[in-house]
Order: sequence, then C-alpha cells, then structure tokens
Amino acid sequence: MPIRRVATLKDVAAEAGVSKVAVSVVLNGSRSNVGVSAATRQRILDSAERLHYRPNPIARSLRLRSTNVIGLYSGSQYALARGGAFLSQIIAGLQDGCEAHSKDLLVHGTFRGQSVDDIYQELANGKIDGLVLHAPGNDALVNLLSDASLPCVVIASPVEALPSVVADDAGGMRLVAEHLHAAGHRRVAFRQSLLRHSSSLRRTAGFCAAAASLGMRVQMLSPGPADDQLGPEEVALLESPRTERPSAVVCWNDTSAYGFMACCAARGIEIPSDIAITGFDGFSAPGIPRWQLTTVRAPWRAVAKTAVDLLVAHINGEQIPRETALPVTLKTGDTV
Amino acid sequence: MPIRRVATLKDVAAEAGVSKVAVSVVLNGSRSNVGVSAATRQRILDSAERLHYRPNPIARSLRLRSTNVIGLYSGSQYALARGGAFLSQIIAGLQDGCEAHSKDLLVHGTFRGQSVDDIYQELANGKIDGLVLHAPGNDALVNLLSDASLPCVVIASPVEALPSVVADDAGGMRLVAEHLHAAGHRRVAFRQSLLRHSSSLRRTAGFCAAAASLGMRVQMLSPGPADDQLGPEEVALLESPRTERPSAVVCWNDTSAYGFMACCAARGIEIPSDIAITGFDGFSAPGIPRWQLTTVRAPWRAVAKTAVDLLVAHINGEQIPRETALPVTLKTGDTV
DNA sequence: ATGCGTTAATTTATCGATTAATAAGCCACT
DNA sequence: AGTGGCTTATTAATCGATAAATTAACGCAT
Repeated sequence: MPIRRVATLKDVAAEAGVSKVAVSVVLNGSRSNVGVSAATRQRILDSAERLHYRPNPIARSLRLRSTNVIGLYSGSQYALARGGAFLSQIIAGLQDGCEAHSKDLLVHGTFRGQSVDDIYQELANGKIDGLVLHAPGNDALVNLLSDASLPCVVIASPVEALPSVVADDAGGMRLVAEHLHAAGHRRVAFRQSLLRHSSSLRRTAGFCAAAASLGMRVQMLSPGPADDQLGPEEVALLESPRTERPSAVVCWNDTSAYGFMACCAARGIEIPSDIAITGFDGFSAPGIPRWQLTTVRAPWRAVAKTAVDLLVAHINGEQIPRETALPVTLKTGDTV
Repeated sequence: MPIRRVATLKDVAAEAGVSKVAVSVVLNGSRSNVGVSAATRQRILDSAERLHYRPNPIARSLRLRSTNVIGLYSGSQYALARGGAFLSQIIAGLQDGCEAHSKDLLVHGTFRGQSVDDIYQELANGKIDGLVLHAPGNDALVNLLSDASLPCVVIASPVEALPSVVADDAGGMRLVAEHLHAAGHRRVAFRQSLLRHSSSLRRTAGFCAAAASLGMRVQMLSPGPADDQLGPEEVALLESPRTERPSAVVCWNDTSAYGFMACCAARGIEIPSDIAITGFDGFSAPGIPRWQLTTVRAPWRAVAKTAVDLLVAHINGEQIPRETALPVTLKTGDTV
C-alpha cells in the first residue's frame, strides 16, 4: 500500500467533477442556499466513500472558530495524590462527557512557574472551546477567566465567579454526623484540611452545623505538616484519657483519615474501639485494607461528566446553573 | 474591560505599520530571505507586546501541518482498574514529556463500538502529531498504524510492528524468583493473566526461565473468571496439604495478587506462613493495607515520559529503538 | 417575449499564519 | 552610466474547509 495521503475536499470534488462547495454541502448538510441534485449528491457520496474522505478538523476549526476540544486544567499538585484515584475518576468522567458530545479532551499541564497572564493566554488561545477547571489556585486566573470569552466550569471545589459542579459536601457531612450520632457518639473532633479551599470549608461548616443540630460537641483539629503527621492538638487528644476525649475523629477526606489512622496504629490505639474514624471521598483502594473506612462516597466520575454536559450547553449559548451539587452516599465500613 | 478579542498577526502588522510577513519573521525568527531592520524589529516587538499577541495555534497547525499535540489512545477497559493508579501514572508521565517538549496532550476515548478503520481515521486525521498507544487490542489497528504516516509509540505491553517502551518484565520476575529462592522457596506456582498479552507472557516466561535456572519447580495456575476468583487448579492447590503444595504463588500483577490474597483470607489461609504471595506493578495504595505486598515496582511514569521523548524524536525524523525497557526494582513487603 | 422565482451549481472571500516570489532602494565596482 | 549584489521590505500563494455572493438554466405566469 502506498503512503496514505489523506483525501481532501478538493480531491473529492475533482473525483466527482464538481466544486468543493458542492461536496461540503452534501457531506455536512449545511442549510445554505446551495442546492444539489439527487444524482450529483450520490456521485459526491460515492467519491467521498471511495477516497475515504474525512474532513480535516484543523481546517474546520480555523474556519468555524471552534475546535470541538475541551480542556482540563488542574492547578493542584495533589491531583495525583490518593493514588491517582481522583484524577483518573475525573478523566474517566470527562471522557464520558466528551464521547457523549463528540468532543476531544485536552489535558493541560500545570504550567508550573508561568505567570497567570501566560497561563490564561495559553488556555484561551483558541485550542479549546471550553475549560473544565480544577483547583485554579490563583484568584487572578479565575478573574481573567470569568470576564473572558472562554466558557468554563469548575469542579470539586467551587469558586465564586464561575459555574461549578461539586459533590454535596455539607450533605455528606450531615450523613456522617447522623451516623455517628446513631452509633452513640456525642463528643467528636473534626480534622481539618491543610488547605482551606471552598470544598473543605464546606465540609467543616456542614459537619459543625449538623453536629450542633444533633446536640454533639465538636472540637476542631489541625493536622501536622502532612496528612500523616499529627498536629499538637491531635497529640494532646490521643494522649488524654479515653473517657475525657472525643470518641470519634471526622476527617475532611480519606487521605487525611488514612494518615490519622496510621498515627493511631503507630501509637497502639485501637480503631474503632478506642477511637472511631470517618473520611470523605470513598475511592475503592486496590489491595486488602486493614480497616474498611467509613466514609462518604462522592460521585467524582459523574461530577466530571456533568461538568462536560454543562460546559457544552454553555458553549451552545444556553444558560447554566451557577452551582450543581451531586448527591453523595454514606459507605459504612468498620472504623466507626 | 471590553470583550477581549485576541489580537491577530494582521492587527500587530497594522499597529506597527508593516506587513504581516515582517511580523511573522520577527516573532518566530524564521530563517527566510526576509530581512528586518533593527528599528522595525523593535517597533514590531513593541506592538506585539502592547496587543498581547499570541499566534493562533490552529492557523499555525493548518499551515505547518503539525499540531504540537500528542495523543493517548488506550484500548483497554482495564486502564481504570487498580484504582486508576496505572492510568494516572501514565498521564502524569505523558504530561512530564509534553511539558518538556512543549506539546499538548490529547486523551482519546475508547471509540467503543467503532470499526477499526474509523478508529484509525479518527486518530490519523491530523489532530495529533504522534500517538502513544496502550493496549491497542486489535491487530488490525496496529497494522494500519504501522504502515501509516502517524508516528506511534506503544507503552507497557509491546507489539511487534511498532516501537515500544516497557518495564523490564523478565528482569522483574527474575528479581522475584531470586528473592523467593533466597527465602527458601523451592516449589512455587505462577498465577497467569486472564488476558494473554505480550507483557504478561513475558512475565510468565521470564519467571519460568529464572526459576528453572535456580532449580525451582514451577506449577502454572489460571485464575477464575475474575482476578478475585479461583480457578479449579487454584482451588485444588489451596485444598491440598501444606507440605504437598507450592509454598509461594507468584502473581503476574498486583491486582491478581490482591485477588488471590482475598481468596486466601476468606479460606483462613495465613499469609505468608501458609503461603507466600508476590505481585508486579508496585503502586502505593492509599489507605492502610492489611499486608504490604512484596512486588516489583515498575516505573510507569518514567515509561510514559520516555515514550513521549522517543515519540518526539521520531516526529523529528530521528531513528528510535524498536524497544526500550526501563529497569524495575523489587519492593519487599511482608507477604513472602 | 418579458419578468420572476426556483433549482443547481460555481466563483470569490475568509479564517490566521507561513513561505515563495518579487520589488524598491542603496552602495560599490568596472 | 550600467550592472550586480545586498538589505529591507511587500505582495501573492498556500494549508483545507465553509459562508456569502454570483451565475446559469429552466419553468411558468402574464
């Protein structure tokens, strides 16, 4: 077989003995003022088939000012944490959406070390029709994106100025609070995030509100410099007598919970008899866990899919809701 | 701020009072016959700066027949298995490579239900300059890709006709064999893959060869319909008296090992005292595992990075090796 | 026969950039 | 003075597709 030069519109037109425009009209059924007779139409279709014609997406993009590509930008260095489960769920969901809407998915790098303006230019230079944004990090970038022409949807952790798709953080924490209450816990601690982004703040606030309404006392904790290191309050807590400390530690996410559990294990503290633990995220880990964490299962794949759905709607000029929260479920394990 | 219409070459040219060509020459230093005086050059640079000019990548792609985009296509439905650790490592590595070479990464969907010819057309229609291929699945697709003009590098599990970057499967299994031998094991079993692709076959062959040279007896096992289900030989093995059966089961990858371990646990068989287990892949799972699996750590991120390096070299017309195997290391846990 | 509307097509312009071809100005050399 | 060479530009052509404007032919009513 010779080197396969892809057939162009011109080639098909020549083969069928018509003009390029006729071919274009026949092959993508545009509703222009151009008419084509049945005979000609068939001749064109045959030629296109014979030459294996496929329109060049680049040329089309240039002319139509639309690439049918959706970008993913994550400013988070932590997206690969949690064993990559989060990132891969997100990408799977974006793929679901892209396949449903016949789009392609472009995964941007972190643009580490580049200025906000450069990042913005890089994102908005016409390669993508819309952007799914995770952990933009920088407010300046959000500002640029929000008054610009690039349609944008934020996932997981919302920002004020852009539409977002999130998991029901507060609702999930309410489930946790209710579960703990039902299990008899009345005095609990909440292990906050190292990073105070909107999603973690909502979980904190959501849990506190739910706990308060159930009449539970809540003590706030801050972890050490990493998720698997204890902060001073946490050390104090674990060293105080069992009866004088909270009976459960609610962690803002699974990674934090695993880190805390590792610390407990290292100190010979039994889970859940000495202390109960809960998390948030609910990725199923490979391997055989020592404890099955009681946690909130957040539908990250569906979040990403929904983000694409909304983004595409936005691109098509529709109004989309400022915030969409997907319901979460409690996944009971053996740590409570 | 008004709606930010991106400046084009024409705009910059008008601003600076010169022709488009002069601007193009100045801004991307092409070695054409076009000369530009120092004064004009400066005026152009100033105008470009003032208008925040960024070249339109689509237009450039059309003209240069090169998009600076690299595609990832995985035909595997299992890429999301293992908690997505594999996929996210691969994507991270591809990102590393793309950032190093100023490329973008386009993640293709599975093209489920489409014909091989359609998949090929979709991949080779000019959107990407090169393709990183994982688990192509179909030989027909590989054939199309191998005699076509789309540069291609296969990762993880090589195919005959295309250059590939892999982990040293045989070498890793030799490490396992030596480790088991040193631990006193003389009669072992090898748990094969459900899918007989080249990588798993190499691990099988590599282990058998190494075991033979060390004087160990090897029995082959096939899993049940899923990794966490036992095949008939495996049931027979676990039900036979301890002294009359292999003392270790070498699994072709971690997922298989975890599946087998779950079955052992369910039957009350102690690990590693009753039976030793090993795996291959070495992702660090989130959470606190009941057993730390003894396994081979394969550098998947580096594999992906290397694949991009080679792909870019190939795109630039260089010769690249048919196969590149990256070294692996043994990660000892407590299952042997 | 003239004019109008419809169908079936074609030619021309455009998207934004790069490359090839061409032209103008200036100096030097014979 | 005329030719050649060098610098500094400009205009024209191209990548492949689509949209707008234009043209040709035909039927039909007046």
